[in-house]
Amino acid sequence: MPATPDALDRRAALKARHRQAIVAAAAALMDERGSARFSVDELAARADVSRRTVFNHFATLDDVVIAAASTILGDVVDELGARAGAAGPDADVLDQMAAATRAEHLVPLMARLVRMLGGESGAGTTLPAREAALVQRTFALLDERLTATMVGHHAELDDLAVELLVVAFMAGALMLFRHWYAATGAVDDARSRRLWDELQGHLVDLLRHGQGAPQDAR
Amino acid sequence: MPATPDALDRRAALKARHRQAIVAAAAALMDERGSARFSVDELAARADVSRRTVFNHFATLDDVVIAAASTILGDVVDELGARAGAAGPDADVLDQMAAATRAEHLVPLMARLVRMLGGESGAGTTLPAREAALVQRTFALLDERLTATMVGHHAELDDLAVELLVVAFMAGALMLFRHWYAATGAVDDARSRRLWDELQGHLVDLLRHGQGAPQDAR
DNA sequence: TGCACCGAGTGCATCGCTGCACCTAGTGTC
DNA sequence: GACACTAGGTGCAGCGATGCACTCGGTGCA
Repeated sequence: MPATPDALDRRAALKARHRQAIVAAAAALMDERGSARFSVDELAARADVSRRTVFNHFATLDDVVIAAASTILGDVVDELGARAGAAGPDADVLDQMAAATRAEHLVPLMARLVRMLGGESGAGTTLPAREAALVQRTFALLDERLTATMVGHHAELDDLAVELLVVAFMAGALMLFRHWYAATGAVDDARSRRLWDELQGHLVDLLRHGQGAPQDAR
Repeated sequence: MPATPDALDRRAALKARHRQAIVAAAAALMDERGSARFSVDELAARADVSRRTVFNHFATLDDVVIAAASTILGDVVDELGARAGAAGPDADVLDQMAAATRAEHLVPLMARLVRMLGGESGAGTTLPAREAALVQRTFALLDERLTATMVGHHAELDDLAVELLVVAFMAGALMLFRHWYAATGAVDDARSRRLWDELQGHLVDLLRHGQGAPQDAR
């Protein structure tokens, strides 16, 4: 949610302010509770709006939670994207994305997301259905955001092939997240990092072939 | 303007908050300018509301100025009233009112009112018509407030004669203010204080007769 | 004196928020 | 299994604020 621009009239500014307050209140409650378990009434009271107003801005309470989680982790995602772009537009796109999504960068992010939404994580722990769905949806949103950032880095190339590559990579990353999450419970340790790098290596290899390099001997 | 009670619903609270903000903004501008000369646009900007909203709460800009001046001086007036009531309900009502409105108490108040609304005061200075009218209307409002306070002190007596006495006294004080103001320009000095006490003495004498005491020889 | 400009004040439509009654699904208890 | 309760979510009417076009009176200037 961008800061309110001066150009907004007072009505639009009020609307933006209230939406911002709702998201911030959700983030605060999630931080305090270590989970996404709070009521609409608690959220409205914390945001200092009526409960009806919450639903004027968001379709469901889960939508608020996802917006809050995205806001909290959005900066981290943007940082990843910025780092990936630092090599300049001439760098190999696939190498950039591979570097940006290595375990050392992405595993802490994914672990934090799961902790934020569902409390403690662990290989043996399975989140309740609602929390698991929240994690998936939020990761998908962050993935989309990173995709947009990566595509933006190469916009000057105006190359459809590059955009397709980025979108395909991020879609693959999203699918791998589900797999990795099921296998590790989103705990952040050496084993889970090794698994992520292995999975991500598969993705990179697959897309490398599609980028014009000669097909490796199996 | 009382603080917003918790019992108000959110709409009523918003309304009260905006009205309060408008009055506070006017008071701030009057304090900075040393006069009541600012525009509706300036007031609205300072109060952080739209200019239409100012007119939703007040009929005219002058009404806002009067509300602000009343708020600023209202505490002083309440203090006068409280002091008058400190002698207890058995004290002579007329003596109380006379004590409360002696020059040492009232002349600083009246001088401050004129300064606030019209800038510097002096015997030779005449305020522009608008500012003069503002002073009259604000004094009338404060006079009414002091009247209510004085009547309240003797409410336990439930005596119509007491209430009539208070109302008559305050109406007399209002009329005397006009006279005193015209003669002194609301400057606060020994001469203006002497004149006020003289005028007030006449009022006290007049009402003393009406209180059952034998008529003094002229 | 006529004209242009400015600012107070107004009417009206629209927006965003709010209050409230209601529905529905899930949960717990007997 | 029936019932009561709770919380998420909804529709609708009303309130307060706002945007905007407008009128009118006051002021300054030629």
